[in-house]
Amino acid sequence: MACCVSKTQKRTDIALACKELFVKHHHSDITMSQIALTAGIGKGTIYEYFANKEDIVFELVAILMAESNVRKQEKVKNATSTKEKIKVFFEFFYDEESSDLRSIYKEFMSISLLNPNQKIMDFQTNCHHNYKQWVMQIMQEGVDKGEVIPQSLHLIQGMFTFGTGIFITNAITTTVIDIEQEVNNFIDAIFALLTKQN
Amino acid sequence: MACCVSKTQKRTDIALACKELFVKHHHSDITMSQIALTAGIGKGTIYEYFANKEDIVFELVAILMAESNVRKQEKVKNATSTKEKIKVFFEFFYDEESSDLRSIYKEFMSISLLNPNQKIMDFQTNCHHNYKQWVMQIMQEGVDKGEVIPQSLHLIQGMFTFGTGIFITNAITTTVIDIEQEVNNFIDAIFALLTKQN
Amino acid sequence: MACCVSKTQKRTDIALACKELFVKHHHSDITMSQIALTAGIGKGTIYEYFANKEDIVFELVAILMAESNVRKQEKVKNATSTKEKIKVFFEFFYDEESSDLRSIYKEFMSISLLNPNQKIMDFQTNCHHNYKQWVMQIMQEGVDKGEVIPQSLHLIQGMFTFGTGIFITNAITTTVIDIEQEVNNFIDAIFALLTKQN
Amino acid sequence: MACCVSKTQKRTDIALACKELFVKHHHSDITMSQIALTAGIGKGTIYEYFANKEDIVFELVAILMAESNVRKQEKVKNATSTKEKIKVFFEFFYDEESSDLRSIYKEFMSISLLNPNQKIMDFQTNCHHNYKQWVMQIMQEGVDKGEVIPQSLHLIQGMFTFGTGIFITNAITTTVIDIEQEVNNFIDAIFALLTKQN
DNA sequence: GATGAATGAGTTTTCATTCAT
DNA sequence: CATGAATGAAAACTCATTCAT
Repeated sequence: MACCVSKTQKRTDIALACKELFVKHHHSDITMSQIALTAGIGKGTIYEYFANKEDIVFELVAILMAESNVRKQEKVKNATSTKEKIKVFFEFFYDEESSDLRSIYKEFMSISLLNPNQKIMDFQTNCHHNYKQWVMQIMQEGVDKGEVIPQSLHLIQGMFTFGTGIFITNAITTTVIDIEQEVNNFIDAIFALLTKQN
Repeated sequence: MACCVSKTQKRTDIALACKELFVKHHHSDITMSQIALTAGIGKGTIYEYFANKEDIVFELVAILMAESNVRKQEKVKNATSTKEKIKVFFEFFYDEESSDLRSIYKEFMSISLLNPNQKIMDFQTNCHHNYKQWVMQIMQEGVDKGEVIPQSLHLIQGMFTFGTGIFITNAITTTVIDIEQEVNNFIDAIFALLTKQN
Repeated sequence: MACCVSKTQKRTDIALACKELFVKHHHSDITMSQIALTAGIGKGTIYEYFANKEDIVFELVAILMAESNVRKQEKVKNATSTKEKIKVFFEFFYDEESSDLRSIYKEFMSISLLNPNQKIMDFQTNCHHNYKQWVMQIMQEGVDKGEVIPQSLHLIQGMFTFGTGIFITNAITTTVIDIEQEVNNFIDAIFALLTKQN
Repeated sequence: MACCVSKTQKRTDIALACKELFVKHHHSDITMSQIALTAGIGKGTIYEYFANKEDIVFELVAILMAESNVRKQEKVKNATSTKEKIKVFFEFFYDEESSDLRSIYKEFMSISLLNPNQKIMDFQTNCHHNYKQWVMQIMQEGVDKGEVIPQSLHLIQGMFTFGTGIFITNAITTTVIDIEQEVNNFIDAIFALLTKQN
């Protein structure tokens, strides 16, 4: 609140300034000089806000994910059925809006596999956990409303695992997958089982 | 020293000599010098058989996968029920025997994400395809024997996707997953649905 | 250490620091490490100012040639007759003062033949052109003063070609040539023809 | 005369087999492997006949020059006037027939400048000497026949120097020179002076 | 004599990171 | 706080040459 912007804000600003760069290129092909140039700051300044290059990708994923979550939250609120709500959730894997996030998350996955450190693994763990909680809550509401059967809750982990699988398969395979189709089929199939028949 | 072994054999020999190295360390932390030393050959010799470091990981994955497949084939043959056969298949994700392959496949995934080139993507695509065909055949036999319902065939892709997901999640997350448990639950659940009830 | 000197100045400084090195050794026998050591800078710093080793030779030739030209200009001004002026010009091929430039220009020739690129060829072309223009002007003044006949102007290209020839022949031949003698004879012979007889 | 071909013959064969290679590429861009492949022999065999890569260029120049000399000799014999004979001599610098030799001689010059060793310098010295002797003899005959004045003999060295100069200038400069024109003008000019006027 | 697999010294070059200003 | 010039560690990769067969 002093003269200008907070350290956190600047971190965000720098990261966002490089978004395009990381969307378009592999992080291993991007140099700190390019980043400095793109962000319009000195090379040394980057290190005031980030520990290293990977840290920028990290921040970028965090920012875009938070943004995405806000949008998701809104959509979930507007969705009527539990199935619709869940579907909103899996849109990440194919919708245009999440395209940048997907690209950068792919880089983040690469970094995570390449040199998994505590900070990164904790973040990933946390992410998974939060999303799971969120979907859990949605499901619980569905159960409460009698829309889906209670056993649904046990399937949530599996659904995420499935999502991760399809994401990776798509990234490293030439197989052309219509992810939207695939995901929707999957969810429809699941819900066919989860919905109380009477 | 050598005169009679084929180029292919030597490639295999070198790759296998470095297996431990790649199991224990990330490929980015391994230098060509280390590899040469470990394999007991000159640095230049490596380049007679491999295009680059990544190519060694590639070969290693191919070799270990082939070995693994031989074992799998045997086990599948000995398994009695279709479910047992399928389970053999998913043992990759947790059994001690596949531990090295898992480690190296993780490196391979990292390489695949980091710098996906045609050769790698084709290999991955091929792998997926072959395994799918294999499981498909097993399922078909189960269908023919009346053990499982015909719809089972549609679930195979999903099962692989699930496998990939659990593999990656385990790699980049601190969440302690009892993969064996998880996988078996999943398969049991699936087969509960797939088995003809009467 | 440095903050105020321009990029151009630093480039000059580094190049000059390595002058002795390039005078005494063939460029192919000089490593970037030696250069860094000699110039008292880090290996990486070299690449901030030069594209590669050849680029340093290039710069060195340019610097020494410019220096040499300044001296030439002075001498030409002080020379009385057109013949004297022209002789000043050809001193490059033998005088002690130009010894270093000759050595380095020899390296530059070697580089030019080894891997002729546009930048180098353009520089060489430019050099030739400028010197020609210069001598042309001197001759013109001689013509204007009635010292030499107008046809003299047509011989200039030939004189340069001759100079280049003698330079190279001397470089790659064991024949001991008294270049000073040879050049002076040549010029005397030429001027005997060019001078108006009456 | 034993089983097959002599060592000298094989040396010639290998060198000629690579002619195209050295005409089309700079010697620094050609590997011993390529040479072995092109010549259809083993890499080790090359070293039975040549000390190193440069030695092959050396041999090639020697062979092509000898071939060229045979053709020259014939042409000189058929030429009527001394001027015609001399011109035959300078055809090297521009005629299509000598194109390959020119390319390879350029490489040889590059090698000569890059790392002048005794063998190479001796060869160059010898070449120059022989050609000079040859032209000397032609001139002497012209003098004897009263075709040219005796002073002509003093100009021969200069003519060669001029030739070398034009060759190099053409190699390292972008200036488009019509060498044939240039050379013929030069010789015509010289002979205008050398021919007895009466 | 012919071979070509094996070699490893040696060099260029990159780029994340530091730190004096 | 910001900078960007300076750094130098580090690594990949090449290729002429050797030598056992």
